[in-house]
Amino acid sequence: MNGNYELPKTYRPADFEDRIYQSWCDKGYFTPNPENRAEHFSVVIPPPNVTGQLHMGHALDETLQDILVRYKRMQGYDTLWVPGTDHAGIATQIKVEERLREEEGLTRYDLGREKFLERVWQWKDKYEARITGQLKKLGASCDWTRQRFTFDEGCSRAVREVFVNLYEKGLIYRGNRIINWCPHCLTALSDTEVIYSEQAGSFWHVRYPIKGEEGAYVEVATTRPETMFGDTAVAVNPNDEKNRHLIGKTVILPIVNREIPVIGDDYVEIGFGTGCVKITPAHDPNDFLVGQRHNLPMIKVMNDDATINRWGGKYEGMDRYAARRALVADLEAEGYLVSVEPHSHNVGTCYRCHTTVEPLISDQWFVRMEPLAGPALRVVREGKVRFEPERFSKIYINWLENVHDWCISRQLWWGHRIPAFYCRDCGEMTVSREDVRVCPKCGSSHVEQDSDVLDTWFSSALWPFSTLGWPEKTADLARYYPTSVLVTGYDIIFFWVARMIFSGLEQMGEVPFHTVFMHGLVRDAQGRKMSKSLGNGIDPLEVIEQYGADALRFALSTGNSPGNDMRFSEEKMEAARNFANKLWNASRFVRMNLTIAHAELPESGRLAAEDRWILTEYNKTVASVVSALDSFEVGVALSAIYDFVWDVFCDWYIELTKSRLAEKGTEGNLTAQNVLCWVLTGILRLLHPFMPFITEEIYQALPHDPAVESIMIAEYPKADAALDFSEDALAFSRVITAIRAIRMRRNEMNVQPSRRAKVYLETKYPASFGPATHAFFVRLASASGVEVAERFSPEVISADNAVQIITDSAAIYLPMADLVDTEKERARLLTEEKKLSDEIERLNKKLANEGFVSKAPAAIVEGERAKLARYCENLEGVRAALAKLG
RNA sequence: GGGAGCAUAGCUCAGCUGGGAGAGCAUCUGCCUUACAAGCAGAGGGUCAUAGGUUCGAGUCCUAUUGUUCCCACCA
Repeated sequence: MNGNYELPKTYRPADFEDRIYQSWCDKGYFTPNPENRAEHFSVVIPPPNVTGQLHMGHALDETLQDILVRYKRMQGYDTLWVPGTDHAGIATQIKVEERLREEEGLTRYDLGREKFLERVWQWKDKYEARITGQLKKLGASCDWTRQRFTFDEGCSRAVREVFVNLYEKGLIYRGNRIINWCPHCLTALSDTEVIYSEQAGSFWHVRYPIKGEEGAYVEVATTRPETMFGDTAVAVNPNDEKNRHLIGKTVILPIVNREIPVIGDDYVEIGFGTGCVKITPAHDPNDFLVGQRHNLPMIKVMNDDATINRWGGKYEGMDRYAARRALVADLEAEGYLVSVEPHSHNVGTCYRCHTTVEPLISDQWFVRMEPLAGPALRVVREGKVRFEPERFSKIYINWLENVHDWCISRQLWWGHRIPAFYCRDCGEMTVSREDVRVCPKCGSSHVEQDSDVLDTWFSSALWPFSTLGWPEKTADLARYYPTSVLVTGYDIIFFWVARMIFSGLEQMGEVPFHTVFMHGLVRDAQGRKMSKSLGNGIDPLEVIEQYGADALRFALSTGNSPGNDMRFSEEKMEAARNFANKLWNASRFVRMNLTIAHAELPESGRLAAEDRWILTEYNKTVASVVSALDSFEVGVALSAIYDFVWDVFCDWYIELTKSRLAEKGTEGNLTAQNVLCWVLTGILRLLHPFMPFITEEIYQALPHDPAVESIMIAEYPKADAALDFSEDALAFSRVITAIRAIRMRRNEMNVQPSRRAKVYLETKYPASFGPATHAFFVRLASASGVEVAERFSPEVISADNAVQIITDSAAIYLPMADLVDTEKERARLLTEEKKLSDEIERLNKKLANEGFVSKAPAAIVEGERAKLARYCENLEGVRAALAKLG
């Protein structure tokens, strides 16, 4: 099928999108050709979580990637886009547990680790397939032969290798530290996994009696009274005049009646509150540090589910909040409570279940960040990794400069098991690339693997090289690493981008990508974040069904600039679909007028003025699209194409070709066919990365080189000096201007299109208005005929030809005296005169300004001079017209 | 407490390295002109948040202010 079929009358994307995607797959276009020796362009997909299906944010992310990938592929780069999904440890486990509870009333413990994991794998298979299907619907040109999963065998090997590497270098350690504990998910969380939200709370002021001093006490304040059970000191600043006498004394914890010392530590801010701070080393990161400095006991007062343990005495077994209420009531009853102030403060919550996290001391695995952060900062500062837009590098730098060690162990089942093995007999711990069955120290076979798994982001951090086969030295790795661009949302700079950068540097010795192209969030029409709880999420699949994947891609990539959030609305979809429809119909028109078997650009001597004009405009568009895409200005590139297609090609050029197309069998007809088809094919190539389906479908219906059987493998247009006929284009633009001016005047005067009128065109550029252009006035400006002269005699421009139009290059007269309202006309001309003389005055002043003439670039000054000359001529014309009115 | 973004036509937003403001939608007028009414031809509408500054020239660069959104942060 080489351009042999007519396009259906209506644009129905559902009729061809799936078929086209399948044909691309069948041809293997997504898999790079091993023979390609060109420079590589590689991208790894930010792997969607297998927790569910794709949302609009994914659709945006993948659309942007596909645009870049298709663009580079068409430019001949050795292009690879690696697809895959993320096992999303905690998120997926929660989903499966919920499902288990709802459908079978079971918990994961009922099933046991092994059986439970089987269920999760089933879930993963199902959702991975669903996500893959969605990516295909969207048109994503991923190489499916290289599809990966963060928990597949290869990625797991990479994870293990990295863990052991880091451990051996001392960059991973195990320790008792304050971590964020989610009492619902029953696991530790990293700092990035805690979301802080402003919540109304209270500030409780409590008296701790001083031992041996009847009636004396210190007053402390807290937002979490129940942590009092774990207080092991009260601290004051040793430089605090008011309080330092307390240091060394002993106070008694009310209710629990435990004695604790008053210590001096400059962590306490002088003048804030009472200057006395209760220290709970096991439940607060700051207190933990104070505790370490002073060797205080660390008393953990809660169980994993946030109920109070035996340290809470009579409150043991109560939930943390119940215990809080009970304790406060008791403190009040016994006179220890001084006051309660309302206090709004930031409360950390679990990013998956939104339960308030509890900072507490726990035995966990950590990555030592300081040695890793240095190089990761350097590559960004030195521009080896560039953020687009640049401002995100500041956010990145700021985070890495203040980063804490990364807690990587999770008390979950779904994830990579930590490769540490413990001997039950001698207690030896072995961290190993291979499973350990026998204790290397004592030879015992009573060896158990650490039951924890790794933070899911530990494996995503390795994605750019684990997907290419690392730790094996694969050909892909040599060919495609470092990758070219990472496309992702600004919301995962810390979670993911930063961790990929330091991991890539540490393991590969090279950055994982050169550019990070950031986009914003997709919001709903009111600007709210799309979310399940609000129910305002829009399913990309539904949108595709209704409007087509091309329209969705268009809506997501137009009018949106890098790094900025965007709103998604029905109106945008309609506008996008309308554009696709426009292109469809224009193509249909071109197609039905073609008799030629293949389109070739005629030699320039055969081209008509309007052909030279459209080629010049096309060439300008190509240049700006390419330059915009090269700087990641996807929206700018697309709007340049949009304008060219709709305003220039459809509204003008197609209309201009109609007279030649009507003259079958003439040379002009053939030229018009060739130029139309050639430019349209150029448009399709330009547009293909953005709207792959419709461009392919139309391409197939048009004559094309059989060797280039798909537009996917066509060459992306390049700006070409041979297409630049600027002089001719300028000349032709005078015709357009004249037609526009006539239409405007006729519209203003409410003249029916059916009333035709002769056009008298007085111009300094008669060559621009040659006989070939007269048909355009007839067809597009309701002219009955055209006469052109440098100067008409007063008889011609008599009272009959009373309607006057002044343009930059011509004075136009229309014989419609009966329609002229002299008073209105005079008013109009006077307004025009005023406008022009104001403009002229402005320009005169500007050009008289020595500073401007000497300092502004010559081209600008020249432009202003030309403008002035034009305005002066126009003013003359307007005055002449006024004079004629009498 | 630090940091960043945004503030341009009624609405949603473009406007890259400074040379006198654009689009889509909406509104108004006239058109079924044989590709497209998901369309065609026109029109109206903006002291580009405010105040200074740099410059021959400022939505565009600098400073401050106001409003707004977001990110980070251990003030009990």
